[in-house]
Amino acid sequence: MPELPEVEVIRRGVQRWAAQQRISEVEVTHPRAIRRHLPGAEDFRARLRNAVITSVNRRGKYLWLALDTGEALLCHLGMSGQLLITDDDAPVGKHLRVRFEFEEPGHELRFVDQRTFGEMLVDNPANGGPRHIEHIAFDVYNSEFDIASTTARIRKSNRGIKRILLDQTVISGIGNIYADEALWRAQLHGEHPANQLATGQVHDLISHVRALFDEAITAGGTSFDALYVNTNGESGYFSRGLSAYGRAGQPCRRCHATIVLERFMNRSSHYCPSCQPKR
DNA sequence: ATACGGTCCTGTTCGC
DNA sequence: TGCGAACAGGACCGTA
Repeated sequence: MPELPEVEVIRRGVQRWAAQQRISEVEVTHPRAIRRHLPGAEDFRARLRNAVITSVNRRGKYLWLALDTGEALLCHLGMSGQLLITDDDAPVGKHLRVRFEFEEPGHELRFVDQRTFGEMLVDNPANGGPRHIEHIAFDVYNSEFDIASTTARIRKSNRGIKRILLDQTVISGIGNIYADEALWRAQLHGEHPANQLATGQVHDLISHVRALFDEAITAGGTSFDALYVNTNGESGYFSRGLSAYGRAGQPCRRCHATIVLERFMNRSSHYCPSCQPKR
């Protein structure tokens, strides 16, 4: 699933291949893909046709293509979304949701999404970001991100620390995979109440998040120059580097105890019961 | 205000 | 062999 590193790799790819392109045509092939663009598909198309993509930006897991019209095309990939740059005559797959043709012939941008949790909408960028994501917190790469205030906020809550890592209004970009990995590196159990963690422990945890992201972006970054910006996140640039996620039943790389899988928050949590004890 | 479980989706895997 | 159930989980929403 695309989390921050996968989205960042896609951002770089789209920036590389679509920036400065003028959109000549837009075709919405599945209405659910723009369900939160309330004025509908015709309005969506009208706002994008003839617009020039000026830059490609990201906060957390959200991408937006800034346009010379002053508006922005906001995109969230959900579980299975992909942004593809393809030859404009490449065969259309079953899960194509939106396609964007460019004035310059040769290539086009496609939004492909099997499970349709992803979505796009045209929004007005206010204060450097679309209004629809004003509630999304900064991620560790945003220049506005402040580790001290984020740590303080985290330590005010009595919720489990994993819940907070996944709360995009506290710190953005972290999904289930990197949450489990960061907790493993920090040797913390996901249900540990955040207000019972020391400042240093929360700092350490955020540092691990940042390091994980750095490593995953580096691993995925090798594909920037490929024509096809193709990532579903699941193929995992980083799957070889995982220490907890998906390793249930296998030995902990640190202490050799067996990694445990538990259902938590309606999803899977992987942890080492020996070096990430519940208490 | 915060907290949290339910809901949306469909291709793949699993179990009977 | 076939078919239904379970599973994957990010964001949002209603309720407490």
